[in-house]
Amino acid sequence: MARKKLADGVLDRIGSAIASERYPAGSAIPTEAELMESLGVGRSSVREAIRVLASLGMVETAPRRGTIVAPRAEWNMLNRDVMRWMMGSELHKQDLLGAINEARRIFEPASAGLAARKASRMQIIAIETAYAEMEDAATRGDPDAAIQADRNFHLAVQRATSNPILGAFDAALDVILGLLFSVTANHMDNFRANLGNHLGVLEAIRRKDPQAAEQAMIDTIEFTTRKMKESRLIT
Amino acid sequence: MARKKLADGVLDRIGSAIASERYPAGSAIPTEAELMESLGVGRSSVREAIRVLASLGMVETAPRRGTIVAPRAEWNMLNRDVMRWMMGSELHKQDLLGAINEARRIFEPASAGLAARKASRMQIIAIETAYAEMEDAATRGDPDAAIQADRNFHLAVQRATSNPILGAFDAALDVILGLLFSVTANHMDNFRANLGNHLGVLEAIRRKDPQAAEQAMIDTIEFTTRKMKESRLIT
DNA sequence: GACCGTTATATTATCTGATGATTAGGGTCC
DNA sequence: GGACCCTAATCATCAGATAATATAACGGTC
Repeated sequence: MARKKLADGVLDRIGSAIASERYPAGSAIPTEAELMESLGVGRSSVREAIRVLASLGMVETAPRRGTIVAPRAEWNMLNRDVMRWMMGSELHKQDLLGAINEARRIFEPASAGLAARKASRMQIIAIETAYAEMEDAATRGDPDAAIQADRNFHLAVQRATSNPILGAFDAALDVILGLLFSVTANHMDNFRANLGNHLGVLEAIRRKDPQAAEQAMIDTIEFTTRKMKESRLIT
Repeated sequence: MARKKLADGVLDRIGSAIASERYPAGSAIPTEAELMESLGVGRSSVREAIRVLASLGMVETAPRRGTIVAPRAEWNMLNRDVMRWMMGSELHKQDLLGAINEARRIFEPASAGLAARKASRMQIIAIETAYAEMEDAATRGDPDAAIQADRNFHLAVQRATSNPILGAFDAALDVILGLLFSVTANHMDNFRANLGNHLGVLEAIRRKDPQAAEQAMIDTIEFTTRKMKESRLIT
């Protein structure tokens, strides 16, 4: 499970150190030479990792000045790694989770509405398949399969909009679903209780009823949000 | 104006080549050695560029197999560079512009509503300032200042939600505003004609009226969309 | 002739050393 | 005291060598 490439490991170490504010915005992270030393890797690995951090908006580099941590507002927050680092840090975890929920509450109902209007035959089948997987996971009581199927369901709805911009929320979806199931105590019960809402989304899309699809998705997401509040994941 | 770092230039060349489907999804781009040769740079520059492309989801690398172009669905479409490359290629420009408009139509009215509910005194001032800049640019007839001020206005509204996730659309905003003004013929007229809608957003936020803010933002964006359709930027 | 393990090979991954470019900071001269 | 120059720290880039890995070619067994 450890990443194959060395530079990815370095990226992870530095990225999470920055996200946890061990190096606060405006300050410089250690020099290439120091990182090589402390991480026990060659210069190329360090440089490639820092280069990626720069492309994620987390640092800026310049000769003599060093590698400076950029203000949080410039970070590419929708990137999977960035999000994971922030979630791991506990520092702004609640805030970020709240923000994700707020954003989902905006985007996903609208996506469901669009899907009801525009989904192709194939795209509807993909949603049906994902829903069937959810039911299956619920029957078998398999939490991992449940997470995966839930994710696939929301992804399939989003794909049915044929809008690549809306696809940018994949990473956020993963985070939410992963956290909901990993922390909520009686997760399978919650999962089963939310099946009906998901089915509502599917059926509304199937009969091309945007309003109903939108409402069903609102119910789906608000259920999740409520459960997260109950388990104090968010306020 | 040219980028300072060599690797950024390399990144640009390869990135736009991929976006224009000179290397279609699933195929391999030239090897490191070939790219060094054809671009006249050292291996480290090529490797850093490819490393960034990988972090943007545009390619996957493996020894012996080479560097393979990933399917479009995995690209980080909200990244400024990725979006610029796609816009430059003309291949899917219309589709992407349409998708951006659709996405804006979803999230910006919602942002305006949230802003009306949550904006702080400072955040409202930022919106007011941006609006004043817009009026100023309209009076002076300065297109560049108009683009900048328009962008600042939408950015200020988005910031007033205090939701970092919604901030991920900065890049998309830039693209839309840049294109609208660079291509529309009588741009300053359009800009002036849309001032009233912007003012409506500002006033609704100032008096903390989410519904009105949402509606005013809908009007603002639909005006823009209409103008883009008239100039055949989108269908 | 089909299947399976072995070997060859192309390509990326990583390390190391050397040189260039940029800029912060201090020192000098008027 | 201010303009200018010099030095040094740090990233940027190149070059060469070796390791790791995955595909492809090969050959043997049944």
